[in-house]
Amino acid sequence: MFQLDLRESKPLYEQIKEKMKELIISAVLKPDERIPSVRELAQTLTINPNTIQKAYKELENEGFIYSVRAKGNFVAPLEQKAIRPRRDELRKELEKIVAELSYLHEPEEQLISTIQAIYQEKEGKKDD
Amino acid sequence: MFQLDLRESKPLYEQIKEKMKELIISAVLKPDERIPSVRELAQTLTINPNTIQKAYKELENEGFIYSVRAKGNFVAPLEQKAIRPRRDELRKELEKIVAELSYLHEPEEQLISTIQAIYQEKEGKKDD
DNA sequence: TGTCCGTATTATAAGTAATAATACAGTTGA
DNA sequence: TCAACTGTATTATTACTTATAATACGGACA
Repeated sequence: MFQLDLRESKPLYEQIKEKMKELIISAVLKPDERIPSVRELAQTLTINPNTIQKAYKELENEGFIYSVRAKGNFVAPLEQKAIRPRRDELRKELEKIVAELSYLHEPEEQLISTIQAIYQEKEGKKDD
Repeated sequence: MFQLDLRESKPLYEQIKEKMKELIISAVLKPDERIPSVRELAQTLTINPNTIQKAYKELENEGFIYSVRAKGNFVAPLEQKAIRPRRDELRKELEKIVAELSYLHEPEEQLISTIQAIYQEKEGKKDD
């Protein structure tokens, strides 16, 4: 499914969260699709189950997955997410990054075409 | 100069780094301008000098400031910065954020006009 | 020469991250 | 029915990070 970087300074559970988010956002994992169980993923990545549990719990709090007792964890459909606050958060982050990029003389056109490319790719995978 | 949020989970030295970066990026602090000394800022913010020192040291490593023994810390001119790797880093972050925003159905036009606004504001303060 | 600067070191306390070992309860299929 | 799988919870331990504290050294400069 993905690999972790043990040399990375970022906590393992954060890395797991990130990778899982990427798979959900990029629609590799579809809504209501089952993701690996806590124990299963722990074994695959050869890390402790509690670390997976922590990552999954936070992903659930953030609305990316939901868990069903004795069945597993599943990708949350978009409607279930608390979209508003997360979007506000992301906009702020975006503004910071763009401010720094402009400070570093990154051309404005470059950023715009990056955005257009990402949105265009999205067009190809409309299943949500 | 700025204030810290002690309730915030983010480490104090990270908060200091962020705020200082913002001031540099927004050109409130100009190249070669002196910033508060380690002890002075520590007193202002009523935190430990070592915490400021850590923040300043990292800012120096990232090329935002330079320090001169017995004189103080100063805003680094852009030329001194290792621009390339930092820009690559920022582009990657930007892509992640835009991907998530598009997943959350943020309109593409919204993002583009945000970028345009930031670059336009930059035009007003051309002193670098 | 006293005062302010950056820098360095060592110690301590509190919080976080990761592992480990268990335990409980619900689901499911053989 | 029950074994095997799920999520969930708890407690303990270790290592690392964060923040504070108390000093100390050496350069700059009025």
